Amino acid sequence: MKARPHVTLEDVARSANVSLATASRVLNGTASVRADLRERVSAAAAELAYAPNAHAQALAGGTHRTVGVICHDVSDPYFAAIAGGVMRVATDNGLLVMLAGTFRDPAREVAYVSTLRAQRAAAILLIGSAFEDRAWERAMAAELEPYRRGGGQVAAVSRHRGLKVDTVQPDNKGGAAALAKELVGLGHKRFAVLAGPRRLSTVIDRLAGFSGELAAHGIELRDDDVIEAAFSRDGGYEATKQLLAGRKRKLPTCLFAVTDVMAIGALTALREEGLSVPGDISVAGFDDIPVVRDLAPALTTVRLPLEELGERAMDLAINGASSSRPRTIRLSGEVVLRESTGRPKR
Amino acid sequence: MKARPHVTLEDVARSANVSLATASRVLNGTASVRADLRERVSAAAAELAYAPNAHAQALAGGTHRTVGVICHDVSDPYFAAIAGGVMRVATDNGLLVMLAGTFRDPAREVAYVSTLRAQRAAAILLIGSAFEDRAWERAMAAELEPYRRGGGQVAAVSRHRGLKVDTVQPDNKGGAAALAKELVGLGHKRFAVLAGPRRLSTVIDRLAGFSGELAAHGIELRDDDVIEAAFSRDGGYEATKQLLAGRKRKLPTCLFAVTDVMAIGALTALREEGLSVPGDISVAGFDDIPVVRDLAPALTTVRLPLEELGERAMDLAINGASSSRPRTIRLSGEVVLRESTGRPKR
DNA sequence: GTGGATCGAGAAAGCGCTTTCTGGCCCACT
DNA sequence: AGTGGGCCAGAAAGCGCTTTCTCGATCCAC
Repeated sequence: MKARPHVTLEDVARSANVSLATASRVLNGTASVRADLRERVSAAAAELAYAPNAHAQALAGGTHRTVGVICHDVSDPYFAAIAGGVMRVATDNGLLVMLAGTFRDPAREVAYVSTLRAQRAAAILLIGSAFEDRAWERAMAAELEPYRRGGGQVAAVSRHRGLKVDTVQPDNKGGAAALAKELVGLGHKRFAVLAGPRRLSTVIDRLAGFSGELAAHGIELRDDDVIEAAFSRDGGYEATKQLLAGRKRKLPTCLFAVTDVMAIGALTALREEGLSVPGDISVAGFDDIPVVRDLAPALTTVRLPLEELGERAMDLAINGASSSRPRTIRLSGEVVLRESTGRPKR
Repeated sequence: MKARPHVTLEDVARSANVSLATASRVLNGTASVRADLRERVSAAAAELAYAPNAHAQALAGGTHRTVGVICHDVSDPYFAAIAGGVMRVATDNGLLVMLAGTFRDPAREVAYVSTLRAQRAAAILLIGSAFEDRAWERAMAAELEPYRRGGGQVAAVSRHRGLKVDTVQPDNKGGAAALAKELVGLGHKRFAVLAGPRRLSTVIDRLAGFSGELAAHGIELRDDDVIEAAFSRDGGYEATKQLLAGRKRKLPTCLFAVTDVMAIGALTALREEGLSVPGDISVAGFDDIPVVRDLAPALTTVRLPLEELGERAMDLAINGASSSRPRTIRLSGEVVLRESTGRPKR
């Protein structure tokens, strides 16, 4: 099939026997046009299956109806839920969403911002915790700053410390602390933590909140109680296997995975090793992604209003930066005790 | 912050004291340019943090590096997995992905295609089964046909019968049949099916495959053995509750949910009602979304190569339509027997 | 030393649209 | 009847870029 040139507004105008300007006015309802002309133009447009060239529209100073969303991994339920919220708000506002997955590659993240900038996206949303990395921060800021100077909106979910952008911030530290408190309240004294990469601010915060609260109760979380693993189901699985292999003896009574996704892997590893949850060991996660309530045992976790995180971020971006000071919306989590945690038997 | 006009190529050219043409050539590496000029241009571009206007580039006949992906719901693990595959291939080819969620609204689906057409997207991918609906088909075709005539690529995952587009088709019917066979082999004779909306071709196919195989074994699936519910976790949950309420007496020995997501809801409902799986009743799903192997009991299902579905679809779109006849790639599923199914005890 | 070939930089023509700006027409008012 | 003011259609000027096309400069061969 030969690629025939697109139908242009000029084609429509000619076919309707009016000027370009008139055709444009009719199609956009910009100004009043005599009824019969309007009729002719509409008919011609329909007849030719005319679709305006969005690039040309954008160029001509028209609207920029697309927003970019950058997250680490689309197929991670955590991001998927947030993206769902973003999309709802975007759709309600007639915006198109470009979703990009960086697969946790900082360079790719920066590259995407660059592309979005080229697209003159109305807004850029950064979802997921930042890399605590000076070089990354600089590169990112170098892209973002001119973008914003050119009128672009930027908003983030989760702390992007170096970047001074509007942010929706789940209370990772507080949530983790509250969880720790509950767990201690159940009687647990020996903990292990499945952590993600320490470069991620989310990990740092949750870890800090958890160990801080533990410390407040006189429980020390030692370095080798914290296992660093990939931020994924498999990461949780492997780390748990490793934990069990390491010390069959003095197992902790409670395992905290900084992420539900990791907790899911942990649960499976535990089951494979013949340990019952919460009988032999309690397990808790963080995020409350949709599926964890359907696990058996249902997972204790900290509920984050995931969709809302996305919605609010999109809101921030739409209601552009009023002041020069970046705004921050804090959303707190809520501990949800389910069946995966209980009183320690040991 | 006042929106200052963007830095344009002209700014760069002026700052480097060369012509627009030269600046363009340097930045694109289109033609050879004297070393010192090239140097000056690069420096100026960096200095000004120049980002080319992608719209202008596209307009000027440059490349269209964005592809549109339309699915029902981003936060559904099934789509998320497929989207993951799409993104990988897209990224490898330097393409930007615009992901749109229609929330199962046919009108919105058509609207998105229209927008994508306006964006002159290089390709449009339709993920998820079509609505078996003449009106929808016509509206969709009316958008797609001119798009393709203008050189756009279209590919679909799952059957879009009315649309004659390149398709990656999971073998829903065969997979369901194979599953039925295994289930019958285990000794089951009384089945119930949790189906999604019958307007969706996927539902129809899976149902047909399942009941067909059952029939081949002399087992009849009656109309009231099939419960139609929403295509979601909650749909599966509600339908199961309803099933249990309806006939505490003559429960089926095996429950087949046409979707893993629905099966997850079913599992929870069953657990809440105090029924053990597979002790009291066996449960099987379809898709093998990542999480189901981590359930307890792990879910028996039909494994679809989800990521590959996305990858192949993207491949089809990239390697444009060679012939006029739409191509179809069939990918078969594979029954994965896990702990959620066993021999019937009744 | 000169003609022809070669190379590379600049001028300019669009790409398809929106949006002034212009100017014709008709109506209302003095 | 004459004139000012509305209205509305058409002409034209960009939006920022790519890409001929043009042409001056350089270089080599004869």
